[in-house]
Amino acid sequence: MQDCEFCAIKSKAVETLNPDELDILKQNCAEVTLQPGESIIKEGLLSSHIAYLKSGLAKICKKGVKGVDQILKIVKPGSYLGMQTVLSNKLHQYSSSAIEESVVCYIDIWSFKELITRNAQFANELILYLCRDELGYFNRFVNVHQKQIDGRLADMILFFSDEINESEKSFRVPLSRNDMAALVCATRESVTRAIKDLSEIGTIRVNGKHFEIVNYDLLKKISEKG
Amino acid sequence: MQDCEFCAIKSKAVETLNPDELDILKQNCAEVTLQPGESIIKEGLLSSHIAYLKSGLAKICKKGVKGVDQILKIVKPGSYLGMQTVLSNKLHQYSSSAIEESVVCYIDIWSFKELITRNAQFANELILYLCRDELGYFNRFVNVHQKQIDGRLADMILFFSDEINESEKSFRVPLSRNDMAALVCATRESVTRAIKDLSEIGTIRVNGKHFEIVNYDLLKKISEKG
DNA sequence: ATATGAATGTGATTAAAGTCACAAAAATAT
DNA sequence: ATATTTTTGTGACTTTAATCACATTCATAT
Repeated sequence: MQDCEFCAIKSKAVETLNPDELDILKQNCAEVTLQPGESIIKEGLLSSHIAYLKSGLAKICKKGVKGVDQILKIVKPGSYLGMQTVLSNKLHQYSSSAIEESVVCYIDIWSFKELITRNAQFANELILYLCRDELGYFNRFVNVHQKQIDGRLADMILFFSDEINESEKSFRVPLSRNDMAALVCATRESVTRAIKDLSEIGTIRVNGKHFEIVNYDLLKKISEKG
Repeated sequence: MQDCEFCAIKSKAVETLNPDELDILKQNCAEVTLQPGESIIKEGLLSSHIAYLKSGLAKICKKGVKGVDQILKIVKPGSYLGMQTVLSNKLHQYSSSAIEESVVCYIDIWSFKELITRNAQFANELILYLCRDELGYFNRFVNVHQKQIDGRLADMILFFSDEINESEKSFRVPLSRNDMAALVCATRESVTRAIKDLSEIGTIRVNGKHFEIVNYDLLKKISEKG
């Protein structure tokens, strides 16, 4: 059992809870530590819990018609996993798994629903969360379609630098080339070639999973013009 | 001023409102009739209202890097427009316009927020709405990337038949070829050719904007296998 | 250290869809 | 009814990225 009141990365929603409500959360919340590759939620299975990523990094995947998994998003601490599914659907509509050692809190779906109906501020924060999340997907949707591979890969690299590594210019991308491909909607081979492209024109330096941004402005330009 | 209490297509959220709350809604809600092509909300402008589509049909568009508009979704009556933006962002992140004569209710954003914080059931229904909406985009996201044009066009045709025209086999798609292209993420020319393909193998019969599904099963198969 | 299997890089080839240019048809205005 | 503009269809060609086949590197287990 967790002490959600003093959670290091309390969500805005949880901050609205009063002591009684916090108690409901505490009683129905289980913290788990996951290794890279371990599954958080599984597409197609009955959903019973919402997951909250406390630390680490995870991916959200969805099966496509060809059976190939597509990565919808890389999620960082402070994100809810399985919320959309649990609340409006019986079965998980996407999978999620850790891509780095992660700590996840599983919250019982009924307790979660209880908190929503009890506390309008809590609900309100979830609404804001969902809205922002959806707008993010809108952006991703148009970007992925209008940019070609180099631009999409530039996006990925900028994302890992700006969003995941506090704008560090040198960082590790904890994804295989296959996963990178699933993330930028391409094939493994195309990703390899795009990495080579970006390296050759001097925007990045790459060694395995280790990326270094050499020319940020150029990378940004490639990302923007597609 | 509208009588939202007796709205012909009251949303589930509005159904949770008590008389006082309904009154807030009534007082802050304006009904407008729009002609095809008329704008409902505009990307980049300050958002002050949420729109609720009471009748007709609208499209949701978003500008991409190439300046080309992409159609995120075709929305039918009972949908909220601009909700994600208004609640979490100052500026509209997407545009919406009528593609058929439509009736839209504009609800003042502050009244809307007031209802959310007053009535947890109202908030709860909005959460469910947002979740379903987002899951729809997840589907769209993977489909659009894994299917090729014929499959995506089949999807579009099935959508207009099943979702918009109560499974009628013969119907009008109120979109130009250009809009169809923006919807299925392709070019006008490719759409023309895909329509020709599907016609030649006998799945559909097309005359201008008028579509007829001749072989539903085959069309479904093309949609499924991509 | 060696063997095994997975992940990655690379070149050749193919396929899908975009681009361009123009003709035909349809819609709209005069 | 005619002119003008917009939309749509079509063929030739190009571009992008996928596919395939294989080599290489890397990680892990024995």
